[in-house]
Amino acid sequence: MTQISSPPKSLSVDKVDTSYLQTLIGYNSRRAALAVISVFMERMAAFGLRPVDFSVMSVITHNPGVTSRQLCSSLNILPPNLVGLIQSLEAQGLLERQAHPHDGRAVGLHPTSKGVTLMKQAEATASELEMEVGSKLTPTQVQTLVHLLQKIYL
Amino acid sequence: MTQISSPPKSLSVDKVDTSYLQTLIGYNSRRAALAVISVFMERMAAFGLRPVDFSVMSVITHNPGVTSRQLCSSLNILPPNLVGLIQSLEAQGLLERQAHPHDGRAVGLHPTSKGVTLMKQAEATASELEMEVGSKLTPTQVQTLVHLLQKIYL
DNA sequence: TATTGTTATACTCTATAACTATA
DNA sequence: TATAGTTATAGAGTATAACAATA
Repeated sequence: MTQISSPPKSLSVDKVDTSYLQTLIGYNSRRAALAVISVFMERMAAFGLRPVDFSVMSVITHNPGVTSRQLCSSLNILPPNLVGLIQSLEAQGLLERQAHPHDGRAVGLHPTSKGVTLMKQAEATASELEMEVGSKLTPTQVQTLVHLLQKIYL
Repeated sequence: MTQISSPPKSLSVDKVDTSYLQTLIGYNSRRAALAVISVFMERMAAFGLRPVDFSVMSVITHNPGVTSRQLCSSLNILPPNLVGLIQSLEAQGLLERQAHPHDGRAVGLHPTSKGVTLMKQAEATASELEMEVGSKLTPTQVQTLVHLLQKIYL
């Protein structure tokens, strides 16, 4: 370990100033995402779902027959990282893989009735959390926030 | 591998609908953060800084004498994960560790002149990027977005 | 030749337990 | 007893290269 120089040539910091970082959209959106998602994780643990599991199952439920490649594109997941995830959800009986109607390479992903039931509850829970988070804001502000965020990444 | 059932009982999906996920603040803020930060990473690579290095050096530069513990609290980093980071920045000659004026356990972190110079350029680059990202929004919208995000996580 | 799904693997990030030196 | 800094390590997340089957 490097030796600490001495004597001290400055005073201590009482309150840390992060005002510069707080001007950055990337910093603020990351901090907000982490704050919301940490609570989201706690709630979804009751369903055995991580955030990425929730996203994948949500897209499959709303888009029966969607392919792995389409999931990767829409959720920004790399194909190799989706494989184990799909296998796990299939093993849990939440989705089924079916032959794609007109592409022998692809596989259509379909929610099972168990998956549909679970996601109905999970999405209801997510929407509840959304209202809690949104309670820090007015309904209009929530709408504005979502709209502005989408202008950034879409 | 599980056998794929047949025959297919559904059509293929042409356009993936992610409208439900897009109602969630957590989902949108995460996607926005990833989009902005990926560009941020490219720009900061020129300075040899990852996002977390930038954040740490920025706080140290604006708060000379700040302790590791204070850094951890303000940036939501776990102490064990900060150790190697600080050592690396010190090895690069960007910061110095000095005895804390009135706490023998703590160490004050100070930017070197090299660190100050680097951060001046890095923050200028970050602010340039901020304007580019912000060009998708009006200046008022950027201000609104930042304000709303802070209401979520602060 | 290009694309889908897959395997193997490496790398980074994040988290937990436990230790020391000092308050 | 509590806190700052540290060590070791485990786990999760993310990334690239390469392959077989199909378009």
